[in-house]
Amino acid sequence: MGRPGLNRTAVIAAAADLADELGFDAVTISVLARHLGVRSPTLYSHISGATDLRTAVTAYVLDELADTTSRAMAGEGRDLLVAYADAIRDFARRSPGRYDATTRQRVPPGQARESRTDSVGEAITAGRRNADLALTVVRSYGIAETNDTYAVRLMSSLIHGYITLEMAGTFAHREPTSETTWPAVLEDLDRTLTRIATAQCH
Amino acid sequence: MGRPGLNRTAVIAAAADLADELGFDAVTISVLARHLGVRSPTLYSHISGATDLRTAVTAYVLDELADTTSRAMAGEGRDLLVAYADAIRDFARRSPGRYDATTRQRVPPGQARESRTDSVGEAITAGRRNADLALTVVRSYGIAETNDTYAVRLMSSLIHGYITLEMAGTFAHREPTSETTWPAVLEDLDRTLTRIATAQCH
DNA sequence: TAGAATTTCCTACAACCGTTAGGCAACTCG
DNA sequence: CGAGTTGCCTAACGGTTGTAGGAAATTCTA
Repeated sequence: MGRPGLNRTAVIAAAADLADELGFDAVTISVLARHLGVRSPTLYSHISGATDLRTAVTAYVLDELADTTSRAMAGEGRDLLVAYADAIRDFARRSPGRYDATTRQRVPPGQARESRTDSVGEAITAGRRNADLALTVVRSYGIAETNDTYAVRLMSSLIHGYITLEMAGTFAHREPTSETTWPAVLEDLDRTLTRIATAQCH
Repeated sequence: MGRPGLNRTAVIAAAADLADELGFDAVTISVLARHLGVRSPTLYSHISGATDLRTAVTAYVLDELADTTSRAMAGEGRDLLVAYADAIRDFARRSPGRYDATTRQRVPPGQARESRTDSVGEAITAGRRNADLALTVVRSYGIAETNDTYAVRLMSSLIHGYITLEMAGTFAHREPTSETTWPAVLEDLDRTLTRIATAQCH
């Protein structure tokens, strides 16, 4: 079935690795091609362009993140929250370029269904996987359907915001360490989620 | 004193406007030059390169944000928190490219003092201005110095995280509206800040 | 085993962006 | 009015994206 060589998945995986090495923005087609030992035009057999490459990396990494996170998730309530949040933060610290890929992606609101690449659809699907994991955490607190979307947004905003600012170096120049404030953040988040769960049933 | 024309501030202000129109990543030197009616090399009289331009825009926008936010800040405790958070969110919604500029900037940890452009120093100073505003909000809750850094990180993470995810369209595809969950987030944040303030003095 | 089909990869090329070098023109001040 | 200063220009180079078309390698088939 033709000559063997690179395939789309290998290209995208290499791009994800390169993002961790050089930063997501530095992942260009030419750099990636050099890194793979081929010429730039070769990559156009596997990806349709630079934006497709970035979107595909996002989808690929979102799937990796969902895999990692779901593997780490265990327990209920506070234990589950800590396991979930730590898994995401560890992922971001271990693979900053990959984590950047998950956030540096914008889905235009009026995105027509025909003008969507396959990669965009894959990224949306993978994003939903991660959202479902967040929902699992919230549900384990006993939060009902009425409030679960709100609780997911609150939790995701806090976790994502903290990790983003931490990675940007915002917390690096002042005591206490980011390492010590992180558990406290999760503790307060646990309190808030508990409150939401108890406030609804009265 | 020579021939009048563009100056550095005008170039950077135009770049900030362009970021709102086309997105921060689309602000290139050539596009900016076309937008200003000059040729690309002309801009090198006012900026030292592409990275300097981006950093300068970040510093410029961080100052604008601090101006806007401090103008909107009024009251104490919960009122002040809402005024503060709403001001930042309104800024981000009104000027998404500018808000992106505030976040898309990374300060390398081991940044030597000599290898720093003026723009980097200005960005750091402007960033501190915004951090001081956050500190003002936290202080108005009566939170002591022992916990103020922690409280600032919690508050900033939640606000920044929510705005980022909202702007990325994450909250757009599900009920309830992001408009309705936002006040609830601030309410829970108010509760948490109040708890931190009361828990410290016993 | 020979040939066909398929797929990969290449060279060549055009367009655009960032950047530097060097020169012309306009404005201000003495 | 002349000198100095400053802003903007053209020219040119290297690097990146993207397209077109062709050569080579591998697998399937006769």
